[in-house]
Amino acid sequence: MLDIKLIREQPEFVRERLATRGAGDEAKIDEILSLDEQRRKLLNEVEALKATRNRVSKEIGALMAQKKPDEAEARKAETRSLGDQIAALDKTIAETETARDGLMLRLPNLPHATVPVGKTAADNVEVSHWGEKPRFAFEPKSHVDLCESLGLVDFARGTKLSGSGFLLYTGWGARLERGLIQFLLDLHSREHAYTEVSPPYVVKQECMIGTGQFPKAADQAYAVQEGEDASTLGKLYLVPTAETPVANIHREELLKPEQLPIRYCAYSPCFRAEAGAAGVGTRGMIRVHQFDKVELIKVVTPETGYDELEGMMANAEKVLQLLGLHYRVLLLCTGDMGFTSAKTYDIEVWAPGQNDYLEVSSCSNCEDFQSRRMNLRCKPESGTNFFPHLLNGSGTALARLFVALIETYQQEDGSVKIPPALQPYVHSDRIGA
RNA sequence: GGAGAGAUGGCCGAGUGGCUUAAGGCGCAGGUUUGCUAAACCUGUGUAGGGGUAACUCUACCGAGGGUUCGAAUCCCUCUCUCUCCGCCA
Repeated sequence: MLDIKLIREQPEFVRERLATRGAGDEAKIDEILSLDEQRRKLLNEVEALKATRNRVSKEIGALMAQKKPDEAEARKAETRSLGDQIAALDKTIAETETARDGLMLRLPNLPHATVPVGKTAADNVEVSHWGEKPRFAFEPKSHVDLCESLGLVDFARGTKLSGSGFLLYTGWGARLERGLIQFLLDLHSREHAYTEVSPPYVVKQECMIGTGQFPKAADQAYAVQEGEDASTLGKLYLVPTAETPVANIHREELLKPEQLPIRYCAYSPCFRAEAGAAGVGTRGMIRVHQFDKVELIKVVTPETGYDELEGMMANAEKVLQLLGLHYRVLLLCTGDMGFTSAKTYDIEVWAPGQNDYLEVSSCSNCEDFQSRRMNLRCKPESGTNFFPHLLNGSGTALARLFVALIETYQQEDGSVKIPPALQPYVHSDRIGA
């Protein structure tokens, strides 16, 4: 959520920054300002009435203490109607505030000044790359064929169990998936100094609001219902990413500066309804309703936010370097960035069987956008409280990493080599043949 | 699921309708005293939102939401969460 004071004091700046996203959000600013002004006007009125009521009530108390009940009764009669006026105004103010905040919650974050202005993914800027596309003496197969021939994923039975977009990993495939999760958690917790946490996989609605999935993208979430009790629907949601539970860990807390920076890493499955994406590249493992991911989260001071983002990128890139996978790094343009982010880098890994790059990581600084939504604050040694910066990054998403890995390391005989860094986790240097 | 006890500032903790402008303590900041440290003493110290160039001032907040009242931390109703015990359960 943006700071209402910023919108109030620099509406032109906010409009200009929102416009760079190309989604038309800047059109809502006038309505927000109008509601905000109305709210403040009413607030002035009701507070004056309340001040009067407080003063008179105190006088009545004094009269009672002086044993002057007649005078007290007279004052009571005078102020009897005040309560109704106050109640009516309070109600209008609450409605105005709800309307204002409803609009505010749907406004995306302002892009950082260093983010390139653009409309689509085509306008993203490649800032670096690592390694090279592997060369094959044969025609590389798709991961779908490799999974079937090696028995790594049973696509048909996954669909039988849960519908399309759900995967049943089997045999070496299941072991490889588990090994990758453990490899990633070990790397980030032991080498990169993130505190490992294991969060719940369902969260309350307010957590979804806190990290920005709700209210705007509510149709992308899976809602949970307890048994047949429909009244429980809408309270808990399957996590779309570990970012949601982990970034909310300190929601509504007042942190001490010496607690920062906080760095967490966490594994979770990620559940995404992918509404509106049916039939788009759904074959195989590239776009599914449930996938595994190891997520990185940081809570830091605003001064260090962007240095921490670069550090997080280095941590995520290290994954692909250790696995020997070619990748490129993109700085997302204003039009392609997520709702909550002020600046985002994507890491795309090369998948030879797809002849394309696949997004396996997205690292963002959301600045104070999320901490405002969850009322996460920090109390400095002196001065007023501030909202810390919240960063999140995939370290990394698994299904696509799995794809890139087996497509990159496939051999002519149909087997798949396991890179050395992963061998202790898979307990083998090769799958198949 | 059943029974009982609770929820008060950064923390602990008093407070059963109006001298509460939330006592007192801890912590924190400044000051006095002092060879240094410590201690003692004094002063200050919540959050959010309005108004004001400013000093300052007003309003709200005692788990959440309603209600009674001129006035609610305090009385009434509903809900949430925590703790203890019992039952069920991986």
